[in-house]
Amino acid sequence: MTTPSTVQRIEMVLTEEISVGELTPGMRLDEAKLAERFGVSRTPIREALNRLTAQGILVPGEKRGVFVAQYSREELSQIFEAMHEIEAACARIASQRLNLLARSEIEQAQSECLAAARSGDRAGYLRANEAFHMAIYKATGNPYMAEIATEFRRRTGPFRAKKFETTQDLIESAESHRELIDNIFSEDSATASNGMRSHMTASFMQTLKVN
Amino acid sequence: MTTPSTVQRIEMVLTEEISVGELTPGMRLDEAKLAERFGVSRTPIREALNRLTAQGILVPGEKRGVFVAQYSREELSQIFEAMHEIEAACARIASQRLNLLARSEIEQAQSECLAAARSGDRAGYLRANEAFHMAIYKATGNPYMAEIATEFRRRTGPFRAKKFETTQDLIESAESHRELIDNIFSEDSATASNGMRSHMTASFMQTLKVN
DNA sequence: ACATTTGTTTTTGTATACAAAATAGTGGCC
DNA sequence: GGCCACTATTTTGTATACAAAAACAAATGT
Repeated sequence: MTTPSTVQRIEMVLTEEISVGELTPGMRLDEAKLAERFGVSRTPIREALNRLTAQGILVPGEKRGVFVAQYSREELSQIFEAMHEIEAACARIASQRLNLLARSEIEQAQSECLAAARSGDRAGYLRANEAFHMAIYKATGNPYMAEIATEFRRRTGPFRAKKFETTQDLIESAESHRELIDNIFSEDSATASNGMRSHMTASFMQTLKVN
Repeated sequence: MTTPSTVQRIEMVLTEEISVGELTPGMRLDEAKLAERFGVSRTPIREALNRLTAQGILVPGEKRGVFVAQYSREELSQIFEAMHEIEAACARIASQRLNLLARSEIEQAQSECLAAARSGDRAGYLRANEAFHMAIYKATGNPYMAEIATEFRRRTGPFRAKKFETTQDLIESAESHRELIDNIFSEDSATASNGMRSHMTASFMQTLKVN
C-alpha cells in the first residue's frame, strides 16, 4: 500500500465524514476553513473537492460553493433505481463467474453480517454489509463494474444508513441476504439479477421511509 | 446555455480531441505545453486533467504525467462488458417508461443513422449513432443512469470508432438497430435488455478485431 | 417603509513562485 | 566501451498573491 498523497488523504477523510453523517447533506464546504483545518493551502483542498464533486458526493452550488449532495425524494428514487440496476448487473455477472474462492468470500462476509446483526452492533453491521456487497462486486472479476457499484454505494451511504434503528432491523436485513446468495449461487443469470433487484427494492422501501 | 468556464472549455476540447482520435491512447499530456497552447496557467489545466482522470478518459502514469487511457485486450473486454450491462439496464428501464415522445425521438435518431450510413458519411454516422443511444438513455427518464452510460460511451469512443471502415460497415450497424428498437418497443423488460446485450455484443466482436 | 444603488467584504478562479521528486545527462572510473 | 555516481534539468505538488465575481450591508432617494 502506497502512502496516500495529501489530496488523497483529504479526500478519504471527507468521504468518511460524509458517509458517517458527520457532514450532512446540504452542508456547505468552505475551502478556506478546510485549508486551515488540514493545515494546507487551498490548492490541494480544491483538488480534493473537485474529485469528490466528480464522484457525485459533492455538488456545486448555484452560484458558488460546493455542498454535500442532497437529493429530493424524486432524485433519491432515480439514484436508487440506477444503483439497483448496477447491483443486479453485478449479481448477474458474478453468477456466471462463480468459483470456490468467490463463494467462500461471500459466505464469509455473510457470517460477519449475521454476527454483527445479532450482537446489535450497528456500525459493525454497516461495515459487514458493505463487505458483503463488495464480495459480490469482486466476484464479477470486473474491476470497472465493481467501481461504478462502489461509487453508487458511497453516494447513497448516508441515506441507506439511516434506516437501521433497532437490532431487529439489522437481523432482518442480514437474513434477507440468504435468499439473495442462493439466487446468485444458482448460477442462473436471470435468477441472480432478479434476486438482487428484489433484495434492493425491499431495502429501498425502508430507506424511503426515513428520507 | 451558460458560457463555459475556462476549465470546462479545456475539458471539452480535450475530450473531443480524444474521441476524434487526435490524441491517441497512450499519449502523454504535458501540463506546461497545454498551458501554453490554451494561453492559461497550469492551474486550470490541472483542474481539467483531474476531471478527465476522474472520468477514466485519462489515467495517471506510474511516476508522473497523465496519459490518454489505453487498455489491454483483457481490460477492453472488461470495460465493454460493463458497458453492455449498463446499456442493457437502460434498455430495460426505457422499455418500461416508453411514451410517444420517447418513441419518436428514438425513431428520429434511427432515421438519421440510416441516412448517414447510406450516404457513407462516417463522421455523420458516428454522431447519429451517439444520438441514437442517447435517445434511449433519455427514454429511461433517469439522469443518473444516463450519465454513467454516457461516461462509458465517451470512454470507449476511441476504440469503437475504429471499426467503421467501409460504407457497408455503417449500413450493417444502422440496420442492426431495427431489431433492437423492436425489442425495446415490445415493452417487455427481459426482451429489451437481452436485445441490447446481443446488439452490443455483436458490435463488440467487430471492435475487438481492430484493437 | 421599501426599493435601488453604491461601497465593502468574502469567496472564487487564475497566475506565479518555489521546493521536492523524478528523469536525463555528464563525466569519471574500471 | 560499459557502468556507476553525481549533477543538472524537467516536472510535479503545494503555497502564496492577486484580480474578478458574488454576496452582503448600508445609505440614499422615493
